[in-house]
Amino acid sequence: MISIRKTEMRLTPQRMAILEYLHGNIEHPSAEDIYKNVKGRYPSMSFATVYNTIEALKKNGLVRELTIDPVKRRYDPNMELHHHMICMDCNKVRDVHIKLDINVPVEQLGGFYISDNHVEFYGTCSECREKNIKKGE
Amino acid sequence: MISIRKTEMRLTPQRMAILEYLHGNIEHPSAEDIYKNVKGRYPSMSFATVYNTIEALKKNGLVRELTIDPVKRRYDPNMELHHHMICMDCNKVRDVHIKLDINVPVEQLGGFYISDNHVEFYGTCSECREKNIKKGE
DNA sequence: TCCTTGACTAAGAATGATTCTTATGTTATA
DNA sequence: TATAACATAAGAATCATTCTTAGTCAAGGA
Repeated sequence: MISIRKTEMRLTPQRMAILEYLHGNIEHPSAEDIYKNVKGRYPSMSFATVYNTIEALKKNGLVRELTIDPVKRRYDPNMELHHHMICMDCNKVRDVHIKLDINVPVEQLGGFYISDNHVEFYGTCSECREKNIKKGE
Repeated sequence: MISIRKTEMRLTPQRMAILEYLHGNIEHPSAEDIYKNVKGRYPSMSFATVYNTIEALKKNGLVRELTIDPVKRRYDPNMELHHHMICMDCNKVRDVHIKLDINVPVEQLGGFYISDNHVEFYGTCSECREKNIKKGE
């Protein structure tokens, strides 16, 4: 079982700025997104600090690393169990807040113990569907 | 399974070697894995050709690109709808061959049209579970 | 207070996967 | 045969991420 460890982070201005940007953010920002945004308020901010901070946040269970994008990592401050709908036209990622109890037959498990699941739904978002209809596609 | 027949791809020796390596491969190899293996038989093989070939295979629906690994892309010749169990201890990825009809409530969809899904199950594989028991964890 | 320790920041170098460029070769077909 | 379209391959370029190193800062003990 997961036990939360008492690794108290120091709350530096840089970290606060990053946390503030991430808080409630549903855009699944990349390291670059974070950097660019926080750089505005903290011109001395460097990529190294972004990565260091993310690493610290991950360790403390405050941020989830997503592997949706093959090009760059994306981060999600929403630690609640949730899933993603990915539009195959515009690549936008949207959260799906439902708890899914997915049953896997024992013969498929082969002794594997499942503790968590994450579903990627692929398809087309409403905006792209409208666009496609207009284009007569 | 991989059948190149109906595609309009040119079947060069290099491509055949890559296809042969991928055929039935359940290891989810990376570009480097492919390169290293095929290099043995085709010393002139280059990374560029590996990537070009993968790109062509993807376009023709013969290979699926996986985003499981944040460090490098992995490829899967199995195009049947399937899912993955990822061991959080040893990072091994195992296929789960079941069709899952996952129902998403309309209010969560927001007009999104779902055509496909892919589930990542996280947990511990049987080997790692045994190891952990021995370590008294 | 001063010193020590350890955590944090930041700049730039290093790494490494992927893509691009360019030159050359090969196949298909008009 | 000529030409266009497609393939290969070497190395350069790109770009996200990690590493290195040096400097800063805070807390605690003597």
